[in-house]
Amino acid sequence: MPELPEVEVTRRRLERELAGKRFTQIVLRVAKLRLPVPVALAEILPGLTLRAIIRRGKYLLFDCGSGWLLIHLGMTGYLRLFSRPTPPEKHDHIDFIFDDGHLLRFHDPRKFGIVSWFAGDPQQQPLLAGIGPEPLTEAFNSGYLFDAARGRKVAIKQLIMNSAVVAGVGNIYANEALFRAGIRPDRASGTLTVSECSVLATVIRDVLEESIGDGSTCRIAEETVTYHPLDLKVYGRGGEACSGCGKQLDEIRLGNRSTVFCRSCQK
DNA sequence: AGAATTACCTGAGCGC
DNA sequence: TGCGCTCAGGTAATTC
Repeated sequence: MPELPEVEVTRRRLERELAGKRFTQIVLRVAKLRLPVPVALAEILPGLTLRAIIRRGKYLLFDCGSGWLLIHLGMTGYLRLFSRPTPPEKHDHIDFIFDDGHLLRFHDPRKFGIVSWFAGDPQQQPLLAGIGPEPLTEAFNSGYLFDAARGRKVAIKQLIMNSAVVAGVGNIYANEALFRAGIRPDRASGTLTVSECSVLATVIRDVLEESIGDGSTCRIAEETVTYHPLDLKVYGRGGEACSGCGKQLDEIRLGNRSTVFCRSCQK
């Protein structure tokens, strides 16, 4: 599943390959995603030049000058880039074709993704307006996290997965960050000390940055394959031995999400 | 307001 | 072999 690091790697790669190129044709095979894909895309985009791509949480925003192409990969979505026409396969829902022949293809078996269009200020968009600070910026720091947690009874893992609190922290990285911080995921947010919030804000940034890395690959170009650059210590390892103390890792459900932690190492 | 729950969707894995 | 079941989970919408 694409988490923030994969979305960021995708953004960098696509911007490097496609910035300055002009859309020539849109092929919309399946428009029924989590939100309906605007059919008008096929008339709006051709002729427009892609200026840049920015990321907000896990949303990709393609700056097309007169408006923005918004893409979210959901659970199972990915973008692939081809240098020449390539026959579509199952779940290849949308093609964006550029003036140099490049083909950007949106693929999403589970259809949890979003492909949309809007004009105007991204901050005013309903999907984006309520998103909290970016975890890789200074705005997300110990003081901010402590204030957001103060008085809240919700589990700290659910708090950091709340996009209104901090953008783009998904289940995998929430599990990993809490393990690294030594904090139990089911702790009531309001019980965290300033010092714990400081550690947590730092390790959230660390796990995301490590995963973005230098050479992380992603499923974008024809020959590359998705993988998870971060060495996961707890996610998907319920019942296995803790890498820190050797005791068995616990697995619980928190907000209907798989949650793995070490009772001994996390307090 | 905050917290909890539901909906969206398909492939993988499993028991029988 | 294949049927039916459960699970995976980001996020918006809905309910409590």
